[in-house]
Amino acid sequence: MSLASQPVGRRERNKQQKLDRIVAAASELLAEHGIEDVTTQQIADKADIGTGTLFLYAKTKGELLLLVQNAHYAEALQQGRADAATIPGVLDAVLAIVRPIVECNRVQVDNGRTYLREMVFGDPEEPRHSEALSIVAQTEEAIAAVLGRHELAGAGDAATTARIVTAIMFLSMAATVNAALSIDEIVRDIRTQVGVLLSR
Amino acid sequence: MSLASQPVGRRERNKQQKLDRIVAAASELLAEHGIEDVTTQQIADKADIGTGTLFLYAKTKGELLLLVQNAHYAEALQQGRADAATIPGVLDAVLAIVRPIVECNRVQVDNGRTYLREMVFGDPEEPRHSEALSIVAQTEEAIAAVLGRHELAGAGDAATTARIVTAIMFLSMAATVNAALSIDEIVRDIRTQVGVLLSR
DNA sequence: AATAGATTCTGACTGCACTCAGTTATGAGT
DNA sequence: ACTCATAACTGAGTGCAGTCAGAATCTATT
Repeated sequence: MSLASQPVGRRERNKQQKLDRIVAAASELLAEHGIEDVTTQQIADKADIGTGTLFLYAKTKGELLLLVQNAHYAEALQQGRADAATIPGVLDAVLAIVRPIVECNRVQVDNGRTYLREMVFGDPEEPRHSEALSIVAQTEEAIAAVLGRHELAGAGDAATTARIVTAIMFLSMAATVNAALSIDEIVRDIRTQVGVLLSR
Repeated sequence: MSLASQPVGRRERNKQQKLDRIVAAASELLAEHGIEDVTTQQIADKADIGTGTLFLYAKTKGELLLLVQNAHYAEALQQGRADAATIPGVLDAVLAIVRPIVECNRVQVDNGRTYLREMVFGDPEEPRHSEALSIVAQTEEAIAAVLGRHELAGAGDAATTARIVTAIMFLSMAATVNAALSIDEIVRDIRTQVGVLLSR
């Protein structure tokens, strides 16, 4: 039952512990105050590490947000995939994938929007970032799968259509103009657009 | 021939002159070095005004970029509208509008991407910002007009379709992943997506 | 158990966007 | 001409993300 290699030295364990403390501290503070109102200093203090150390684990403040949110996003995708499977209509099925993501994104509006910003404009070389992009890719695959299931007659590439859906979703969630909208309003906004996209 | 009101006091003139100097200084420095490598201090110095004064004319560094780029963007739209009028195919006509915008946006990649970022995530209350959003709205109208001209049989809302086109355009230009792509590659990427969107 | 080499940690420091209390210019009223 | 109120300007100051030279800690080797 034991894993292949026990030789996990003190070094590795310390590193893991620190990372855990950072995630815990960041999670708590970000949820409580929102990214705008939390300083990296506060997070470092709460995680009980030096200022500089924090930046060994997350290259920028934005990466810190990815570190915390990626898991939630992945979970939302999981949920949506399951929901979509039980729904007959294409549009409704696609929106079943969309909704949990919007909900997840809107738990704290500032954090959600900043997360999206980081995704598009951040450095894809950073591991947390590429992880985020991979979840987007999975989202597109899930949507493409739903589209494929419904066999849109000679529809263009399902993958491309899925990509367009994520683009729509992205901008609806990210735009400052939509910052004050409720989850339902955002979903409705997305629905209108995806409805047109899929109408044929 | 004279305008209605001459009473343009020294105050107004001074203000206008300063704004002009700011635009000139910012234009030059941003074009030369890119927004990442220019400090607001440099711009203030070059415009020969105090540090604080700069922020009376542009609330943030990002606003400064909008201030400079909006005119170029508007010009690109103008160009595209003209081009589109002479083109028969829908897809090609829409892309005729897209191309000059992409070209304009890519004169300096960093500046272009930051401009887009500012548009989506900036404060829409600021005048330069709402001006930018208005140009986007005009872009969507132009695209909708092209779509209308071609009478897509029972196509969903032309305005909504236009909005989707701008979303596609936006993300293709903004994504860090696409930062290294050439203008032609970006346009091709957009074409693929818009092609699927309009296929029916 | 001693030494050396590598890795990880740290907080004082830097650079920069943005602020604000104090100053100066403008114009209206007398 | 001389107030006075208001608008516009200014640069020293503030806060914060991110850096880096040196300290501390770990592991391998003998």
